[in-house]
Amino acid sequence: MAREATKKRQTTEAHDEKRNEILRHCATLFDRVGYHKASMQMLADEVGLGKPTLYHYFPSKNAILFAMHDAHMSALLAGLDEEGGSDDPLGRLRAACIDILRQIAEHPGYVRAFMDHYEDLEGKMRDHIRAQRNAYLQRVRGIIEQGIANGHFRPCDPGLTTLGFLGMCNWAYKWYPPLAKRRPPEDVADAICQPFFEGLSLKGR
Amino acid sequence: MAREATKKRQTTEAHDEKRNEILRHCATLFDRVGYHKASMQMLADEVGLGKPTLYHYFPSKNAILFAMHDAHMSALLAGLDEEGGSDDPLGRLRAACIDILRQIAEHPGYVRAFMDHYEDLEGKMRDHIRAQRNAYLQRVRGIIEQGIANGHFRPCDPGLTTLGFLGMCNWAYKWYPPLAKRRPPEDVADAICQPFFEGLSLKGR
DNA sequence: GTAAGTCGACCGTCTGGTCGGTTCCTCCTA
DNA sequence: TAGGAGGAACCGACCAGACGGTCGACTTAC
Repeated sequence: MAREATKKRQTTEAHDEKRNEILRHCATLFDRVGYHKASMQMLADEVGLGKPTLYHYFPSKNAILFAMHDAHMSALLAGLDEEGGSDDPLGRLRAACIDILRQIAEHPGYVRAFMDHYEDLEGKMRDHIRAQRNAYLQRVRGIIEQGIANGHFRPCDPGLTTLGFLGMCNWAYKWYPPLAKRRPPEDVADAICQPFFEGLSLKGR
Repeated sequence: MAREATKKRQTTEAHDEKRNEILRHCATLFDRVGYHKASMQMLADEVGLGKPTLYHYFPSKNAILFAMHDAHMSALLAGLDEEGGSDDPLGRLRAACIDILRQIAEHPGYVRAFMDHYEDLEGKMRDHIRAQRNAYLQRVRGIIEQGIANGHFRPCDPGLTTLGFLGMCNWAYKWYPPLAKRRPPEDVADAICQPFFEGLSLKGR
């Protein structure tokens, strides 16, 4: 019984690992030619599998897209958790920005799919991602609200400020990848956020 | 001879006007269902024309996409020209942000096509837009550099700061359209840029 | 033995784009 | 001013090709 469960889990794990490997390959192709121009045949060739085998791991092209969205959002949400306890809102914002930048540097394909093809997600997959997106947005907004309440931040419209901040970070997917070898996420995060943080902060004034 | 030229121009103008009208319709469809999911037949139906007639005005689907890109970039570049003489860099940045936001409010379809489908542009069209993009980027960067040189702005990395600023503004295409009826561009621009400008500025410290 | 992994060949659909032809408008000429 | 030349606007019907996805069968590996 126990052995059976173990074995079952092992095979499932192997399966999941293979799925991730496939995902990585697909991401590079998406990144190279774009989601819509990448056909299932091209994807299969890229991974080194037959097309039906690819369908054995993912039920549809859209499911591949979804898996990338999910991986990206889960990583960001997990990053937020790590500093959950801190009461330094500026530090948490900085950490969030670094997380996004690192995600862009390490998985440019996932991120590009995430940014440009959310609308291509179908049905429940889209609902699921929307929920994650909203949760993320609300948590970042919470950090800013907390900062204002704390007296760390100057009063401002928390909703729009959140959107502005995330725009600044997310937009980096358009220009950061070719730079990523030379400049680490921390470095870039500090540079692009400097004026923003400076203006947001009430300390040292 | 003169009459001929006039007439020629008139028909060409009518032609251009029709093209713009078509573009507007296409933009609403792109905005509703996305560029790739909008077929030429759907586009033609939306405009109220037969498919071959649509091809009479635009040689390809890609050319429609290009026309939108071009319209958007030309509008932004023209906006930059308007305040070209000013030596108030903060005001010019604010104006640029307002321009972007207004463009999003008035032509959400163009902007979405521009943001998400630059990579779908083919050959020379892409080259043309890339050149416009770069010109725009350099000019915004120029404003920031001027501000630093002037002593209006605190020293910072002008390249990355430009990217951060434009990210903040451009990202608004993802959230601003449904808000645009309630909140005018000026209003929103001030709200999202407030911390950034505050931190960038050296005055009043 | 059986279940996961693998795939060559196949299919229905849909899409961008074309063809051949008609209608309509404008201007030129007699 | 009648008539006609010519080009712009317009479209129903069509096509070649590509694409997402499926079928049925073979091969491992436990």
